Amino acid sequence: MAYHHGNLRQALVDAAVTLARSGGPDAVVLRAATREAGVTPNAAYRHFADRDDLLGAVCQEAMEQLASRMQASLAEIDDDGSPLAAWARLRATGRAYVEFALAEPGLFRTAFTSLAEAHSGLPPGEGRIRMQPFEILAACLDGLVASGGLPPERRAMAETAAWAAVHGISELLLYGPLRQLGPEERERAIDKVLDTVAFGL
Amino acid sequence: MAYHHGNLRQALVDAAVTLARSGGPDAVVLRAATREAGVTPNAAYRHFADRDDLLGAVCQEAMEQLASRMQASLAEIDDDGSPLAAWARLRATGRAYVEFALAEPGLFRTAFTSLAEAHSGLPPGEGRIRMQPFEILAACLDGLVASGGLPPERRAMAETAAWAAVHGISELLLYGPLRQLGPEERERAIDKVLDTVAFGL
DNA sequence: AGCTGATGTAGACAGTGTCTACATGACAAC
DNA sequence: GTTGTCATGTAGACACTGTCTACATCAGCT
Repeated sequence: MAYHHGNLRQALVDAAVTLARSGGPDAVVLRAATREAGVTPNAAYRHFADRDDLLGAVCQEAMEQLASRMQASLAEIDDDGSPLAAWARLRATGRAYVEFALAEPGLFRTAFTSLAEAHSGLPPGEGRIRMQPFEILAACLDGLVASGGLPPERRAMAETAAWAAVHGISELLLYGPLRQLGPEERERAIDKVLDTVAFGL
Repeated sequence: MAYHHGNLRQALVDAAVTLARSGGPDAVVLRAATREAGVTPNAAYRHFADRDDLLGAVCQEAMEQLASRMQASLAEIDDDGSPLAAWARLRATGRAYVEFALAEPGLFRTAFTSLAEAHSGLPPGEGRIRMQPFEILAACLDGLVASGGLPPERRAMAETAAWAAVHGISELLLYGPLRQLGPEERERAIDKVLDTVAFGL
């Protein structure tokens, strides 16, 4: 257990996630991760093709954490099949999305850093990072239609519009002109976005 | 004119913008810019505090290009003061925003890379990059209210919701799950977002 | 007991941002 | 017109990064 780490890959991912949490994608530097794991820089190359590959693993992890938050917030709302509950569920996922972005800006940014596929050679769609948040959202919208809360003819592309709104407000609050809003204004901004989506869908 | 470049600062910004166009913020490397300008790396430090400062200039430039596209698209619609015209104007700015993002992904990403202020020491709001797109959008919404197309009580935070939507769809199309959409589906996605905003505001 | 393959190490290289010290030259003052 | 001053650019160095090639170590099968 001296020479062989035992579970280096996971240790590296953990270290890289910590780096990403407090500094975004640019902060995930390969050598720092290996240092944290108490190992030589090159050891990382036994588990990752290159730094982008490591970053991809962090990206994956970040996406999963986001999905997990969304699902947790969903679990707090009992689904009685009514349209109101369905709307509440949709709204809850949206809120959870934005709140994750605000609570973990570094991970959030890292989750959407997937430039590393243009030259991955894979058939596009395979081996790729799963967008679980997207699937959760789609399920909510399906539930909304099933509950009668949304006419089926409005279902098409609804996840696109909904996700665009929550993703956009997250980004704007983090890096855009809404950066310096106070907590209460921030809250109103989020509500306005969620209202607009609910009203506009 | 041999030793003194004459207009090095602008030359560096131009080179940096070119780098950002084809590679995003990470591609704007100080030494590459000075190489392009035919000058020593350290010469850059006579005009910029550090690399982040140079990146800030690129960011500014990108934001201005975006604003200019929005305004150009606005100029194509004659404003007769009617609600319809006002809605068309709002929609045009939104389209222009997304189209700029798709046409210039590197610059678009760079425009929203403003981490360099947490420790700038300036009074927050001063010396900062102007968010002209935000102002253009706000003006459109004011025009919408003035034309009677939007009840004044819905005006509050409207630019937040509208911008969040267009920003979000841009980002999703570039880096999110909508990355591999074909041109026609992409078009429908954009329309859906714009419809949702128009309907939801 | 020994081979083999997975895992980690050693050392090197090019490239980066940035520091300190020095060179150059445009321009104003005498 | 000489001279001094200051903005501008250069020279060289340093620490740090990602990544390459070659070598060391160990686990487990034969």
